[in-house]
Amino acid sequence: MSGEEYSIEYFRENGFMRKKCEKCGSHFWARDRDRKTCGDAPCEIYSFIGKPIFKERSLDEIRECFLSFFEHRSHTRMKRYPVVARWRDDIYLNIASIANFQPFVTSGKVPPPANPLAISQPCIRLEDLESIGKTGRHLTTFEMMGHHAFNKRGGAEIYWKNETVKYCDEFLRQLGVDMDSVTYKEAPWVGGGNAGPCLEIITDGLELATLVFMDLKLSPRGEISIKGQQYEKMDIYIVDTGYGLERFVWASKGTPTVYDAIFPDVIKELVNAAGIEHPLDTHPEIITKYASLSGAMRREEIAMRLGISPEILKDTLEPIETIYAVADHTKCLAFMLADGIVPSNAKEGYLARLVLRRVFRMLKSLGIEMPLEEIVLMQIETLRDSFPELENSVDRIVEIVSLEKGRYDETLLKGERIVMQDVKRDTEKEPTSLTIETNRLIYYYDTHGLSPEFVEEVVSNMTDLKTSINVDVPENFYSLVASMHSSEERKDELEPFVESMEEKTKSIPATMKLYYEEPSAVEFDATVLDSFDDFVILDKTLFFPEGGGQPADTGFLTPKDRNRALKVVDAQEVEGVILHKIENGGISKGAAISGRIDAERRIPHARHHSATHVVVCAARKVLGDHVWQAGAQKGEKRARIDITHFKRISDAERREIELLANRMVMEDKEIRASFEDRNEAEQKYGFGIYQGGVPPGKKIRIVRIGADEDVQACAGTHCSKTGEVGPIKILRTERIQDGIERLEYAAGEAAVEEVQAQEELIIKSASVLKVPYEKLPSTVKRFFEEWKQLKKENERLRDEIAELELERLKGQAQEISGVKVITAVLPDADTKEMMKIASQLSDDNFLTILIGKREKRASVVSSVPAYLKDEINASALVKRVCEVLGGSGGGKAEIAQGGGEKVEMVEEAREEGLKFIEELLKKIAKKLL
RNA sequence: GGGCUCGUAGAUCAGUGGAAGAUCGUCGCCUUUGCGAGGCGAAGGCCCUGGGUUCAAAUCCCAGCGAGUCCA
Repeated sequence: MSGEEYSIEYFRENGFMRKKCEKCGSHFWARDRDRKTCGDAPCEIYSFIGKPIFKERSLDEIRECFLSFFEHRSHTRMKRYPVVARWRDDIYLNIASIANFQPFVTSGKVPPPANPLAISQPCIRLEDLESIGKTGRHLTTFEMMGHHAFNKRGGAEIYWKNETVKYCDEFLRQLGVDMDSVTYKEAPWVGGGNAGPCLEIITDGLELATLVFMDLKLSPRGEISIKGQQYEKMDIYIVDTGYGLERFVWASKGTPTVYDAIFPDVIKELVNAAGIEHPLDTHPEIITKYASLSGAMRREEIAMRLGISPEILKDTLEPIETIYAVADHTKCLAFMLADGIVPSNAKEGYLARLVLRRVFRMLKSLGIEMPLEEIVLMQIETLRDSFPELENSVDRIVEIVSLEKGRYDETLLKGERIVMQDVKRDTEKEPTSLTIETNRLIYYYDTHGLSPEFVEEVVSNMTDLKTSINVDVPENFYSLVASMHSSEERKDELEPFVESMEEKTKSIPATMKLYYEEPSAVEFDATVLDSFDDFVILDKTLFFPEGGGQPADTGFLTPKDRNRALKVVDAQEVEGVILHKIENGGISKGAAISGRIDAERRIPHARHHSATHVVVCAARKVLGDHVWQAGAQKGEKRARIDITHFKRISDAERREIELLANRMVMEDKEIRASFEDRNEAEQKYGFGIYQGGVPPGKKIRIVRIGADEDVQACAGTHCSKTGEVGPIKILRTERIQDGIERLEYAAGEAAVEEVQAQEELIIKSASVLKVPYEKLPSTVKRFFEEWKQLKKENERLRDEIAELELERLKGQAQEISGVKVITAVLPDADTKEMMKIASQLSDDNFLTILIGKREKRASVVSSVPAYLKDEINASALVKRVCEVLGGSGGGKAEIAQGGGEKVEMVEEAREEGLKFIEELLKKIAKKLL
């Protein structure tokens, strides 16, 4: 990117000079002609610490300052968006104010809600989790104040670089910043497939804002090369600015860290709870100096500069750094949980759990007993003026946090047992010294969630061991884990169908969707616009294309000049054009056709689709506002939705949801669908409308039930009143992930069928047991208990039989070469029984072969008295006998078992066994002689 | 969305193809004035469910259900 991009009128007119940083070599613009460096860390130290850049202001004051500044310059003030990026499928968390307008506004598909606009957007970034608290400037949660202008090439320009820089300069001046200390550093920006020139606004070592001029997009044929990738100019060019609210507050207070500036009260509470003193009170000069240098050099270097040992510096800083991190993370949790994230082992829920567990660990290391939920509530308390909505969620937040604490404790307890057990077992093998290898640590972490530090702690607590144990923790442990995971990642799969169809549908006008205009129509006339492969495109259609979990309609198309109907087996929408997949034959272009959809399918689809909205609405009423649809599928016979919830849905809750849903049906509420302006709909109904995903387009179809009890963006076909849905029967709940529950239900006739099927099960079961159905539970229980009793009784009887058989068999013994041998066929004996008999006989020094003969299978057991087991192998005996029976066997030398299917051969098998014994004994006798 | 673990007695877990085990807890008896503790003994298992492989499956394979954990 050339320097030309930064040759901005405002700079030239106001005496700015373009200079090159002596230290890092980057270019920057400044008023100060003598300036040698770009002003950014690490080229410069934080010179504002202890010397604020302008008059002290709070978060609320700066935010208001910013928003009203831009309001006065004809920007529209916007409300904040949620921190969970529900409208995006590429990111979980809102990472920047511009993220609110991606992808549809930035790509030009949807006009911006206002233009230009200003917003202060709470953002969450977890990339630098490790740095939080340590660097003094990193935050997981921060507000990005941004003013944005969306310009279209060829149209009237809202504004571009010149005004953006001018506004920035004026804003800083208004705050009272010394304008000679400000530098505008050139820093080309790249991110998320876009790029553009960018200026970083720096003063006193601190970057306060970033002005991005986004006008490039990734393109293989592009002519502009940045960092090895090709870009081209976009039709849309966007002013994307980010002013760090917290940084401004920090700069206005000059505290050692940004944390001290933005949540002093929470820090004070935590310092007290930990029973320590803030090092700022005990060692003010060290802390202040450390803070001003910390952006520019490493900790060891600073320790040298300050003339103290790195260890002492570390010991002084560590507790307060942990407290800073707790303060930061609890604010993060307040936003995450209030905006509806449910902790989970997957997706955005995992991020919440990650943060939760970090804080639990930190609180433990600080020895703070205060429950985490109290600290989160403290944060909400301090945020209430600017974000009153957080307070609506306190009950749920308290419940979630304490539930998570329980789960975490459980994991650690289990982990401790696993590690101790492994160590104990291994020390038995290696009594002198033991090393817990890196592989094992990775296993503990990956599979059981145990950090290496935790493993070390557990091991060091095992004081009763004589073995010295070494835990081999590599420096780069976490990156090792990360690299292990990245290697197994799969590549993104394309959507080949859409890809290949896009070319063909490009020149065809969008299909008129008759199913919206006439929801209950079954037949229609239309003209064929195109036909290729198995696909037919019409000017208008009643066929609903697959989408939003609703399957496509099927039916027939009949050309007017022919009688033969063509079967439609599928319908898909590509960029507004609906493709009908035909099974038998084709139609020529321009033909007039009449179409007919399969109403037997469509009606239950509509019922189940409307039922889905009703059930989600009922679930939200019963479980809470955090309930969010995480997927859905509708069918003819049943439908399912996945919803976020932090614990299992109880039977009582399931019944309650079912009842409320059916009440909504009985109240016969109206279901209205209409196309509304996207931005208006978002403002009017909130982001809850995106339960089922985010549709593209300027206008979106909004489906509302009753007095807006449920409002969703939805493209599906619906009933016109809830009464048409018919009965709703919830069939089951299933936990598909931690934090995500699946509800399966049937609606309309399908619900009646389900109820009847369940009834049938009960009736059949009751008639088998010959009891009235209300006695089923107690009767089944009784039968099960009796069955267990009988099984035990059976076992006892077998013992007795074995005892009786013992004496009888002893009588049949024959002596071969001085060894007492018993070979016998026992009718109806099973292996278990014979094992008992055989083992007792061999205890009494009998050599045995027992063959149990049953209807379809003969089983064989052989036992050898202990004194003979080195000479004769029971396993070999069994094998020989079983061969005759057409099977095989094996076991131990003293006792073995086997079997075969040739039941008629039992006598031959016994004789073969006897012969084998005789041979063996003869050999042994010879050997002994 | 993907990876890795785990489901056995009331609890915690061994057993990884050849007869279902240990520890704690429970119950009974003995010891003790009583409690605590100890000694002896006993009860307690659809080895998560359903298929498959095998002469033989708690064990191996497949599917399902339930749980844990890491990553995007």
